[in-house]
Amino acid sequence: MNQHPAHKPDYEKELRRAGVRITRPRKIILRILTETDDHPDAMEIFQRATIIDPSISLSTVYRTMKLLEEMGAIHRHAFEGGRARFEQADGEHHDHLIDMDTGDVIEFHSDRIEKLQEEIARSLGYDIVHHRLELYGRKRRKT
Amino acid sequence: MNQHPAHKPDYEKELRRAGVRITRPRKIILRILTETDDHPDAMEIFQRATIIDPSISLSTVYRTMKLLEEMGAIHRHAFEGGRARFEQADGEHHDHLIDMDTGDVIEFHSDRIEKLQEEIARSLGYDIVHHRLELYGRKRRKT
DNA sequence: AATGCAATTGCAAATCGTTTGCAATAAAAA
DNA sequence: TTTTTATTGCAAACGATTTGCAATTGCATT
Ligand SMILES: [Mn+2]
Ligand SMILES: [Mn+2]
Ligand SMILES: [Zn+2]
Ligand SMILES: [Zn+2]
Repeated sequence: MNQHPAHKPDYEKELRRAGVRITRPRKIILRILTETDDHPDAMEIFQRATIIDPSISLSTVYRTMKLLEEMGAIHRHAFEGGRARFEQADGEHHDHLIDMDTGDVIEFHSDRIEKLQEEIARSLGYDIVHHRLELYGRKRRKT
Repeated sequence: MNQHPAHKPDYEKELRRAGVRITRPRKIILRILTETDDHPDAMEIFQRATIIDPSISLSTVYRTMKLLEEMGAIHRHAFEGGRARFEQADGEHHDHLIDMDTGDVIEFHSDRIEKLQEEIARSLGYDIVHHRLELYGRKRRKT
């Protein structure tokens, strides 16, 4: 379903290597994360997981997200409104355009913007560790 | 202390015009907002207000911030970590560089980035309503 | 396969920032 | 001044996330 032939990260291997146990909940959550193309929040992940195994708890979802984030396997986004949303950290860096009507998240990338950010930070005497660029908009009205 | 000779907005007048009562707490909060140059959070505003009038409550600070935000008098920022931070909405649009070590917020503006954002949104079929660009970085180590 | 034990879990309770219901208070209209 | 009504302070509620803890489970060991 995904056109990118890219890296299919083997998280279970990574986890093992980090000395972390491969448990049933973790397996399920990882599968959900690798199979989705969107940016689900913890509750969404929890609900999808519940379908597979109704005994999973929301706490475990949160704990697993934190674990994966610390391992660098996922990114956490704090878009406007409520909950944090997550996505796999494989693939290229990109920023997000959020459709204010539907909540859809569209990914984009601009080398020129990235460059300009670097220049600005440098001119202010800083090194960028990370950044956040979010565009909030609506579908153009066809007049 | 501020080099900008710019607009000194008369919020009390604006509030009156909007049919809102000029109360003691509101006066104090407005004064704090116009006198500061940084991006304080509600608790910070509350503490500064408490010095002037110890009877002010945190709820009132929150309520006033919401009111001012809805009037377009202030901007609310959700930088990383904890609380929302606020600033007057007068002055030109700008984005922020956050010093990860000190928490300092440095303002900057790039016409070129703003333009590029527009182009990107347009090419995706969207109109931007607003956006958020935050750089998180550290002071460059002088090697 | 059975054992032992530390890592992980589910649950409930706690936490944090923010919001809200309500009775008391204070703007501003009369 | 009196009346009207918005605003306040307080405590309790809120939603997202985290945590303590006893029970369970992965998995290294026999
Ligand atoms: Mn993304
Ligand atoms: Mn600012
Ligand atoms: Zn970027
Ligand atoms: Zn901008």
